[in-house]
Amino acid sequence: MVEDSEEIDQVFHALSNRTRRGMLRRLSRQECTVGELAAPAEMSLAAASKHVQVLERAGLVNRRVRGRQHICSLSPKPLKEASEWLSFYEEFWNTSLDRLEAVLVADLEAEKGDNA
Amino acid sequence: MVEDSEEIDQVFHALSNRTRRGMLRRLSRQECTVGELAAPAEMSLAAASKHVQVLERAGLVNRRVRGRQHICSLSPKPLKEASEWLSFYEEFWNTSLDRLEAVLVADLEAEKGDNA
DNA sequence: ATTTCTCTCAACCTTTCGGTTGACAATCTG
DNA sequence: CAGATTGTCAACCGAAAGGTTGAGAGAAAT
Repeated sequence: MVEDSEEIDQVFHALSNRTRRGMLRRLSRQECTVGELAAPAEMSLAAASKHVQVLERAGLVNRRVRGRQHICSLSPKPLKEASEWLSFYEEFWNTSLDRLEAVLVADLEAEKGDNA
Repeated sequence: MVEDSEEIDQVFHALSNRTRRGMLRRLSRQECTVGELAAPAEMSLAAASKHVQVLERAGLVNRRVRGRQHICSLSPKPLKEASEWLSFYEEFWNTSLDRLEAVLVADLEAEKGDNA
């Protein structure tokens, strides 16, 4: 099973922000400098820099410094781990969805019965 | 593609906390009351109740009230959506991992060259 | 050498998070 | 009925998130 610890906390937290998800999407196409990642986001460079740091701490981004620019690249391994964590629940959204929905429908029916 | 909006913000945010992930795991085995979900977590009932609310707002948990107890059940659909969001990056952790590692190794080699 | 460009850092601010306590509503139990 | 159980809500607290600005380090361009 996937380890359920602080590491995955940071990954899910990093993914819980739209700006950061956008950065990852961008990095999936090509390596980018911090400035390039900041451009589409309507915020200061300093704010974008912080977002990059969050991604970096979560292990989702590597950085290498070339001259004055910091070049970021996608580091997808933690995404794989997050995906593996989620895969535990695959059986539930595949099979139990029907069962759960059946329960909910039954409840609604029961309520209707109560009201009548 | 999976919609990249506030909805998924809430799902990833809900998943970014260990206590809440534990609750989901528990709910994957059986339905639980709020009190049952609170028991293993070392915190007040009120705190656990808040966690359940976060899970509920993210669409991960349904609740039905029976008498004084609130019975929670897993609602796995948002997990499926999160998984689908992640699956976009599958190609990167499958194939590009090698390429990215090659780049990093090349960088390290270059640094060694600089130092010598 | 000076200026410009890229980026980080520190300080600060406001909002949210995660927890507590106390009060209360509602429900079972005796 | 009185009393215990189950859970929420509101108020509060400290810490963390997410943003700003201003200063400055470091590399590049002129």
